[in-house]
Amino acid sequence: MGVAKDVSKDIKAVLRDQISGKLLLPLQKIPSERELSELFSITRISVKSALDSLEVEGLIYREDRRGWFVSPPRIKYNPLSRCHFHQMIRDQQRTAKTQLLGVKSMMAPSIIATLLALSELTPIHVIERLRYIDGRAVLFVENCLISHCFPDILSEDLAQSLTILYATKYGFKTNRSNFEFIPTAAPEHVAQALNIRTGQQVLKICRVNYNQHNDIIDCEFEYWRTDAVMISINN
Amino acid sequence: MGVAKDVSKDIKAVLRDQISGKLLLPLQKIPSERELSELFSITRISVKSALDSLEVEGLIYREDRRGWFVSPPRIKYNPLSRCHFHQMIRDQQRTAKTQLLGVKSMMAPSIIATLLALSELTPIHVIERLRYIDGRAVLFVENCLISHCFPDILSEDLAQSLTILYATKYGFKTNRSNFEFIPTAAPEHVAQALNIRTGQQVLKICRVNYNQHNDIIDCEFEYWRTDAVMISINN
DNA sequence: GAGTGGTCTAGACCACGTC
DNA sequence: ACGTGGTCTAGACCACTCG
Repeated sequence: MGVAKDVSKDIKAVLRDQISGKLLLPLQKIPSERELSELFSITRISVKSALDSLEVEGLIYREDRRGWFVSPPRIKYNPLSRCHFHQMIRDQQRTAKTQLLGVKSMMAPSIIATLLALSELTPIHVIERLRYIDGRAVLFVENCLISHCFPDILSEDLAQSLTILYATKYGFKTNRSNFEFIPTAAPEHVAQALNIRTGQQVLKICRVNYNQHNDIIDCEFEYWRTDAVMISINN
Repeated sequence: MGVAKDVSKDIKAVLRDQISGKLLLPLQKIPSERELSELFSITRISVKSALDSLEVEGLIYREDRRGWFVSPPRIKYNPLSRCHFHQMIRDQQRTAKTQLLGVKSMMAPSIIATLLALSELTPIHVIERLRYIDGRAVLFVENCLISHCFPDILSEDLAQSLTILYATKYGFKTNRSNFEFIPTAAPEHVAQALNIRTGQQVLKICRVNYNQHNDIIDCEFEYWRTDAVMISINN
């Protein structure tokens, strides 16, 4: 770290103070980069780098071309609890919403086929959904279901919990799951939905679900805004 | 995303190709930012932003003021397996090393006291270690032990597995643990050890360990280089 | 001492969101 | 139409690493 001047130390400290002192509230907009650069007499690039680093800390987040905002507290996500999304959010006194983005039916591409232990050319449904916490889009989810296990599922309301739908309509209970958590870059379709830049850091979670007969029934790719979540495991 | 020119698309694609095509090997140095800026006829700032974004993907990493390097494959880390670090790395055909950075004895600060369910002013030992995979420093670990549970531990070799030391010297087995995984910014002392910039993204793991009598025995803070690891859970 | 990345200035134009 | 962030140029000096 440059000990000498560090132009951005000032602005970082001020914003941190304002946020921890509740002068800037969660979801509230931060003054524009140009305003900040005038206020602190530094270039926009320096402002940007200061904001970037507060973003890494998880204190603020950006909406592509809309501005910078203060991050709400992280949601605690326990992947071993069988709790579904809306329940989990409600338990933490927050509000959840799920929006169906679209459904595609296709032959399983090789990555998916491997994950699901299928021979290739097996038909699958891909359900894309966007999830909100307190009105903010924080999670893009892609579910890949083996079509023949879920006849007629496309006529159902797919904005509800799939776990519950699996249980009520098909008698499948998710018995166990395999998870992988990888901090990586957002692919384009994900970035678009979450309103971030392609290539920005997200937390990717790949998950393969097994039913009570120990058959693989689906896999899921979750992409979380990094500042929105922490993984919490109690065992 | 800028559809128009996107000066950095070229360089990103080229580097990605060279890495996936094994022309650039893991741990190998990438040409300097100035060289790249000349090669691709773009400014150093543009080079930097392209490298930043490959870093987010986990393809490359930086050593502060030393340069950019190609990331080796991620280690799979299963926090539920009782496997210790060296074992885990060996199982994945990689080589591990642990270096003791220092030990401090102090009164538990309030954050630690809360985690360990202690009244304040309880003495603890803080053991700081740095862990290497294939010669690269990827993990900074801080263990906070309740002193009176571990008499005389400071006279032991603390570069070995603490889990094993707990078992052999004190008869403690780690029975269960609570984990939290948080992508966040590296604090200064961590950044220094890992040879990254203060404020750069790391994966922080907080862990509280219980022994066979269900007593809390220690807590641990791990800071991983983001590109070095993925969390993998099978249950 | 030469080379590296880290940081900074002082501008510019573009794509997109919002009104 | 205007304001936002996204990207870019063309330099500069500094702090640090390495041989």
